[in-house]
Amino acid sequence: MRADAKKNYELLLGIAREVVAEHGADASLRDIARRAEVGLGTLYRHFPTRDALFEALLRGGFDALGKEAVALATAESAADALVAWLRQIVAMAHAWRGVIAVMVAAIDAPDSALHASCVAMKAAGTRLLVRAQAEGTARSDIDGADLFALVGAMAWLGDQPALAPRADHLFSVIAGALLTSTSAT
Amino acid sequence: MRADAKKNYELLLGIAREVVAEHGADASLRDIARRAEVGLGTLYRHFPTRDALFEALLRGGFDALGKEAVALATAESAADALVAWLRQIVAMAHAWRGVIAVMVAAIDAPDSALHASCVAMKAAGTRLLVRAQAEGTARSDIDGADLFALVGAMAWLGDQPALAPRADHLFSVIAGALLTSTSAT
DNA sequence: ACCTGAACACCGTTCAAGT
DNA sequence: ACCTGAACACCGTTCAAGT
Repeated sequence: MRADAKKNYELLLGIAREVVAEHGADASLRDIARRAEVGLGTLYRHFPTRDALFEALLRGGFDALGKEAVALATAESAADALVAWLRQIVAMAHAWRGVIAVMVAAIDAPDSALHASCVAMKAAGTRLLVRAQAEGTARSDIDGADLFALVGAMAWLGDQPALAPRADHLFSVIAGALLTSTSAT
Repeated sequence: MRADAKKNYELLLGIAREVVAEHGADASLRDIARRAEVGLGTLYRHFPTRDALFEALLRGGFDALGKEAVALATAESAADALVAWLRQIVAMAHAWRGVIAVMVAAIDAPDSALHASCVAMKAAGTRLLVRAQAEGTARSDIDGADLFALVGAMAWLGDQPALAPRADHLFSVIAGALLTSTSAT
C-alpha cells in the first residue's frame, strides 16, 4: 500500500471509530468521508462495503475474544468460563451499537467481510459450551447456534435505550438458564 | 372525516399492510403512497409519523392481546397463562418484522402514537407475571420491565433470518427461565 | 495507484398551490 | 377539508476524470 493510501486508511478508520461511536452501526458513510476530509470514493476504495469497514474496526476485538476463548478453555470451571466469555462478547457488541445485527446477518452471508470473524466467534463459543456440557454444568439441549443467537439477543437488549438498564440483570437470567441448576451463578 | 378522506385512509392502510409485510418496519413511506396512487402529503396527513401508521396497523392486534390477557388472568395455571400470552405477543411482533424495535423505542417516548399501546402491553404482561409470582410459579427477581425487554429480545430473534430457526426453541429456554423449576414447561 | 466529486437513484419531511 | 407534488436536505453507490 502506498504511503498516502495507508495514511488515508488509518485516518478513515479513526474517524469511523468516532462516528460509529456517536451514531451506531448505521452511521452515514458520507459523513465519515466528510469528517475525514477525504473523497467519498476513497472511503469506498478502502472499504468497499459497510461490513468491510466494521471488520476493520472490530478486528482487534475479535482477536482478543478469540485468544480469551483459548485461555478460558482450560479454566477450572467450564461453566464460569463460558459465562465470562459470553459477558465479554456481549460487552464488545454493546460497545458498537447496532453492530450485532450486522454480525448476525453476516453469519449467513459467506461473502461478507465479517463472515469469517463471526463464524470464528460462534465456533469459540461452541467450544466453551461443549466443554461445559461435558462437565455437566451446561444444559444439553442447546448448541452453538442457539448460543450465538442468545448473544445476539442479549447484545440487542443493551442497544435499546429503553431496555439497556435491564440488560445486565437479564444477562444473568439468560446465562443462568444455560447452566444446569447444580451450578447456577 | 370526509368520504374521500376516509377512502384514502383505508386504502393507505391496506397498501401499508402489504408493503410492511414485504419490507418490514422500515418500508419506504414514499413507496406506500406511490402504490396507493396517492400524493405523499396525503399519507402524511393521515399518518403524521411512522409510529402513527404502525399504531393503526397494529391496533387490532393490541386489542386482541389485551382481551386475551384479561381472559388468561383467570386461567387455572398462572404460569401457563403467562407463557401462552408471551407466545402470542412474540408472534404478533414477528408478524410485523422490525416493529419490535419501534415498540421498544415508543415505551420511552410519551409522544409516540404507539406509546399508550406499548404501555398497555407491558402492563398486561406485568399482571400475568405478578399473578404467577403470587402463585409461586414464576421467579420473583423479575418485573414487568424485564418481561417486556425479554419479549423484545425474543421477537428480535425471530426477525433475524439467520436466527429465526432457533427462535421457537429459545422461546422455551427463556420462558422456562422465568418459571420456577417446580413448574418447568 | 490512488484520489476526487459529480451523477444517479433513492429516502423522509414540509408546504405552497390547487380543488 | 382535503389532496398534490415540487422542494429541500439528506442517503448509498458508481465511475469518469484527474494526479
